[in-house]
Amino acid sequence: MPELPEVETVRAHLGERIAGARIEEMAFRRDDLRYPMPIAALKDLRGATIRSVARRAKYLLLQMDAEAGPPNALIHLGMSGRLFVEAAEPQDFAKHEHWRWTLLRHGQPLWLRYVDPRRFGALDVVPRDGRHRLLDGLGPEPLGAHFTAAWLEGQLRGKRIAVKVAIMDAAAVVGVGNIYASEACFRASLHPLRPAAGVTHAECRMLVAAIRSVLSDAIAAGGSTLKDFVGGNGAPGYFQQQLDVYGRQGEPCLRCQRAGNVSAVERTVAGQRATFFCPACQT
DNA sequence: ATCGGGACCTGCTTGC
DNA sequence: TGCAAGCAGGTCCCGA
Repeated sequence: MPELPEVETVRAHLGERIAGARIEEMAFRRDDLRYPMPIAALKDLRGATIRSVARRAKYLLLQMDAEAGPPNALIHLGMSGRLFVEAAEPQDFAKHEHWRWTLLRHGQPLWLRYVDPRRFGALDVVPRDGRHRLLDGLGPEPLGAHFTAAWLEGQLRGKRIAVKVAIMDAAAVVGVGNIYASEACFRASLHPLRPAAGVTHAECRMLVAAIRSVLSDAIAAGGSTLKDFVGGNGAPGYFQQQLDVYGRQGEPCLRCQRAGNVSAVERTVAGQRATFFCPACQT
């Protein structure tokens, strides 16, 4: 479900709703998601105040504010995770609701609920120094200043894998998921199956610009909907109708159409993932 | 070092 | 209508 624009949308909504809230209580329905959850360490966060909600790659970081310097909390939504903030006390646990926190903000109680059918998500604590095995080794943020054509070129060098697979490697750049990898290749007019090492510097410039634009457009639109995605405030996103190639196999290529040509989007597989492209204008 | 594949898990859609 | 197969937005880990 969530690609980086969705996670960023959740981060923003979550920040508005829970920044400044104190963690009062935590309830867990199980002790693991993708990884074991450190229940005792998490429960030690009770009494801490959530200063802000940050994001690194697709990890949400709940940054705590307390004199004792408690660890921060790390949340990953995996493929199907959703967070809900509610001002009315929820009753029964929903299906696949794995944990629930009770917060207190401005004297008002709030409930933060995590629902994740596939349980590919995560909840963990991160020490104050920020060191965490899931965060170490991550490449630059796609919208940050360190993600440049020169950097990307260095990352692609010597690699025989498809360029679309290469830009999904978090060591090269974080946050480019399966949907936006296809979309970025389309915007850069780059065939997704091109060997990474053969991508020129000029093409790297195009690709960096394409990754930045496709992600920032999606964030501006509030994140893709794709079936059941719901942002942190419960409002659906609506970027899905802006996808140029993802899920559009057999349909006209919009760029070729604008140029007065006729070509249909094709579907293939790269790195075991569905991949969409126009065979006419992506080379 | 790089790679391809398998793994984790449930739900929905598709096809027989 | 029922059932099995196939597919899904992520990412870690293994063996070659």
